[in-house]
Amino acid sequence: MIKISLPDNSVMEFEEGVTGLEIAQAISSGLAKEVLAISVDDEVWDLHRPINKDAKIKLHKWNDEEGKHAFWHSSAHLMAEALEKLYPGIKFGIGPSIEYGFYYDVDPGGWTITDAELPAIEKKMKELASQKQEYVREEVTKKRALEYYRKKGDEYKVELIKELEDGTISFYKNGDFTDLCRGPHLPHTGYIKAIKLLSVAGAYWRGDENSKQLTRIYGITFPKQKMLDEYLKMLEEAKKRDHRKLGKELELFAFSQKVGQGLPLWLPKGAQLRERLENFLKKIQKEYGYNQVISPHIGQKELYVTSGHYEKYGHDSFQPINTPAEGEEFLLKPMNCPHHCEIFKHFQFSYKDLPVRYAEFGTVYRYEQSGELHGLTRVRGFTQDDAHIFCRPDQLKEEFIKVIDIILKIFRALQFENYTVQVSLRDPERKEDYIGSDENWEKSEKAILEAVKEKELEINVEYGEAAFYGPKLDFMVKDVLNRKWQLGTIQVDYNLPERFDLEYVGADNQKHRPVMIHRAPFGSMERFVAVLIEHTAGKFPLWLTPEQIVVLPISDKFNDYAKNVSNFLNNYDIRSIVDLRNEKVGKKIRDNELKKIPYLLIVGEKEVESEQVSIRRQGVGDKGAMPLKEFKDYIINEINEQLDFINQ
RNA sequence: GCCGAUGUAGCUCAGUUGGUCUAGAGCAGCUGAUUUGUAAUCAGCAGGCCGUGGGUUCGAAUCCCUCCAUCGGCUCCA
Repeated sequence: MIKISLPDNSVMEFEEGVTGLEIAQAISSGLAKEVLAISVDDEVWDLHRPINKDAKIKLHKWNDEEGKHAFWHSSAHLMAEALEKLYPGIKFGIGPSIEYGFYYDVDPGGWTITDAELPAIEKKMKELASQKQEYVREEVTKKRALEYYRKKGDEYKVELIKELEDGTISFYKNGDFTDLCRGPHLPHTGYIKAIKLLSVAGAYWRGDENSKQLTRIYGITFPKQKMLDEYLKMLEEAKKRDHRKLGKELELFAFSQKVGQGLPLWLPKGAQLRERLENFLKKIQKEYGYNQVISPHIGQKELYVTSGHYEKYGHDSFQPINTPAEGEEFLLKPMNCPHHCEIFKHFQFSYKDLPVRYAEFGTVYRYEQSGELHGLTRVRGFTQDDAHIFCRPDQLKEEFIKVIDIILKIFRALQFENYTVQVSLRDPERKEDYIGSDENWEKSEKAILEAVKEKELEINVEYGEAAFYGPKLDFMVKDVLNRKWQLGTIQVDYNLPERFDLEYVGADNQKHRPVMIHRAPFGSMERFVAVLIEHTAGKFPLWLTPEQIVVLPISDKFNDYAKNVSNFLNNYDIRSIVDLRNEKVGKKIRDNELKKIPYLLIVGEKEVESEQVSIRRQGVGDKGAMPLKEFKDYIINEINEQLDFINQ
């Protein structure tokens, strides 16, 4: 007999060789129906795998990550089996589960798999799923594993196996399909009831641009059809909040083929929104002792040679602008730091003057690869809410923390709750990709980690995500389709001060090198607005939204009163417009609801006589009538409450 | 940049196997009627080189190729 300890610390006794499924069955038959995988001493196992010694276990259902992982990973194998049946000779790369669903990278050989083929693959999968094929685990030697895939002619699996250690290799078989796999898997394919293949994409083998590009098929599965229906519906709903769609509908921004790819045009309402955000940040920065500066949109090539950016990015960027003068070359500014360094150099600073903080809404241009452009989140011309802080080494931590405070303040003000904080460090294996001494890198990384610790931020550490001149603290936010975007960023930099030979005079009357912090709380105005649109579904907070109020006269007899109402409000800096169209009020309500204007004021005979307005809150409905003067106070009060919250 | 898909009025979309397609609809726009009470009043008008360039064909929005743009990924992101 062996002892099995459960998460609640109770212990059950079983015969040696008991399986997870049998344990679940012993607890309750309901549990046995729901369980998908089992953790045995913190390793996730199949439910069929015999347990031969005392162990601590945890049973995983759908709601556990481990349960979903087993489910989706098994689904990837099921898809592979279907693919092998439909496309004989197809070769397989890797096929993992992901946050939502799974994919498999395949080399279809002579076949081309497109979206049009997905329904047929799905159908095959359903057919195989209903056969309740067992997922059978088999431990194999490296030699046998290599033999199997060499014979099969699958060079991708051979490559993977070569890197594995003998004695740790297992195969899983479902139906006629055998895969190199660590597991765990479901007991059989019958668990998979609802299947949807979502898309086909290209993906480089092992993520290397120079390797062959495989075909990646994304899919998702569920134990119940209803769950799939709900998921697909959720996806549809999310697409309605896509900033590209709403940006067009709400007339915030546009693109023009003639102007150029990735070069956004801010329409009046979008420009207004952005300006308000900029002013909001400017005010905060003023409080934190920043000075606004302005630098030109181009700079001599030499400037970027000095900074090191030219060497790193010059080749793949917008190419130098030539002038009538022989040999003279300018670059469109791809970042603001070198300019700010030159501003710093203009002065002679003493240690008493530091920190010096230069802020600029600086528009920069980067030649992003065409396939990477994406709405406002990835563009070729964008405005960073940039600033550079030049400080003494002993001020670094304090300054860094102050920047974290600004970012957190902004996120809180705009109610960004679902962000993650990422410490982006060098790839320790590829130090040659970065400039600067190891010593400086270590100092920078230490500064960030200390600041983060002091602020008690929960962080993820990502290696290889640093900028080439220094490590970063990045604030990541997801869009409606769960894609991660970097918004706020803070970077410690010992390198540029050296390259630009920046100095201040210390208390010892000697020259010293300042440390530089690069930071952008929004990241870029474009990306921030994009994510803001998706988070709010276009319903911006009252203080921020371009149009706060629309006045709807019931017929043109009341147009003058409506105009008076609007003018009255505008005199108090409340942003209102009037809908004077010759339409029924129902129509005006509908159209303005869709424009997501927060307050709709309906005025007719009653309101004219009593100097009132009837209030309708967007998305909520009729709120009754109120004297105009009272409404004015009501709105001002609501806006002030929001601003007070922000300024706390 | 790479793989796959898509591209028809300002917007959302029809357009069957190439043949009254001289390309349609709804919304938006304009004109007129209507004077309206909480999510679409009616009628009329106007609006398109069917992304671009080339080809196949008696005939192309429809088939083929080039380029451009967009979408989903990959790679990249100072």
